[in-house]
Amino acid sequence: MQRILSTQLPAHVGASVRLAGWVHRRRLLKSVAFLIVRDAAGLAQVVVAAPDVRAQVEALTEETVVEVVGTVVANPTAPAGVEVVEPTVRPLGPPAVPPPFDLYRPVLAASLPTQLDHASTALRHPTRSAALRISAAAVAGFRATLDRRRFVEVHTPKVVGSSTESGANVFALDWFGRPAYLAQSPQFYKQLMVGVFERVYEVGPVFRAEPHDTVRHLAQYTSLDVELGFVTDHRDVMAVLRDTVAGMLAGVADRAGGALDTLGVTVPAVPAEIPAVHFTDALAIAGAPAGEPDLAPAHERALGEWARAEYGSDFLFVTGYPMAKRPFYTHPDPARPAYSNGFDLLFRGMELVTGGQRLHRHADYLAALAARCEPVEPYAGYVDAFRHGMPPHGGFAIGLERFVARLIGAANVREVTAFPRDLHRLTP
RNA sequence: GGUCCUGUGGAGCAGUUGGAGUGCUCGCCGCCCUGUCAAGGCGGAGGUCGCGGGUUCAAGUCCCGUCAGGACCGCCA
Repeated sequence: MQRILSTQLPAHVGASVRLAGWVHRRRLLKSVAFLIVRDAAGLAQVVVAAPDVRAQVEALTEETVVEVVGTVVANPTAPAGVEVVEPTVRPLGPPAVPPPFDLYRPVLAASLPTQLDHASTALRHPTRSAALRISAAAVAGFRATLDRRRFVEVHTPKVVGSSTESGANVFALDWFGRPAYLAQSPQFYKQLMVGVFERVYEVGPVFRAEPHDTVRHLAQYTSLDVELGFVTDHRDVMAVLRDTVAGMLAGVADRAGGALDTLGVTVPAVPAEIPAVHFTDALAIAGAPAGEPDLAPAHERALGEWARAEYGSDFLFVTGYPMAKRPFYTHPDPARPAYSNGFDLLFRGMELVTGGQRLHRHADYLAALAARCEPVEPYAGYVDAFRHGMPPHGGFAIGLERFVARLIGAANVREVTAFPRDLHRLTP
């Protein structure tokens, strides 16, 4: 007999079926016992009356893996309108050691550190797994959107010989006796691949050894990177980003509707054109001093509220960040060279994406490094490529965990990360 | 890295100006309950109050140190 999932029960009323999953909860009454079985699709109620089966069920612990064979009946008093009666129950493993929290309650009451310490079981809670399903659906939407636009997915090294962005802290490791680093970004490689495919994207981990102990930082996170050639300037990149974010949200709505329902989340609309403000105007809107080189988190929150009130948008572009605060490969604004053709995308007041137009002439790279008093040698393999013909190009990187956290209203990116890696956490 | 906050049975919390027995909810164990829905009723077990030192007749409570966790900031996706 083929196994079916809990959500398929209504299609099998009157038939004998085989279910398998985890003991979500047992409710033992005098004359009847209920066994709630959880599987990948949801929950199924099994009604136990026979004394010998009841004795078996009484001996099971929550989270034990079981197989149930029984008859499906429609019953309005059952939670899903259907239930399985006259079952045989067969454990598929030894009785499970129950986790230190109750997975069968609507909300997981354990504190975040407790959940993270016991991630393998905490993630089984429907609210936690829903966040991961949404994450997966968002990535599927990301790929689908870019595939339709002739982008090619690439895979670049995560162990590199020199740091990508000057100043940022890197994890050093030993590579057959030579110093090496975990990649902080696929930035250089995705630019080089523009020279091959014109349009590329990558989904992969990046590593930041910066001691930022906050609700929106991880030492390892998933970066959704995009780079495309033959752009006029950063505005072409912003248009692709707009469509990509819309495609990610469409992917979530299409593939993770159940997860959205579980969390009570509705997918926000992406304006056909996301409102954009120049950095200098953004400072004024946020009430920051005019000379500030960057936006503080409090300023970003204020801008998020402003975009909501002024445009009814959850998204806001901030363009023209000062060149001084952007990496050396950033293309300046030809009209105002102190400002860049770089942008951030704020999602509900949090920085979600950084992007921009890049330099594409070899001489510009040499000048940019010289202006920052940086040697060329560490970047030689990267900078040399620009001697061989590179189109005007640009791109962006979306922080996946931030995207999901903002989407579902999670206070901490760790709530939407299966096994977060941060300053203090290296296990599980 | 800076500032502030918190560590009390398995989980989440309360514990007042230092004062007799650390309490509550949930879980766990036992008994009861004809259909539960985070089931319900009765009873029970389980705690070096993070760790070390100090003040005091007396410390969960005050002081110092230390370890762990959290929030904000710096910085970033």
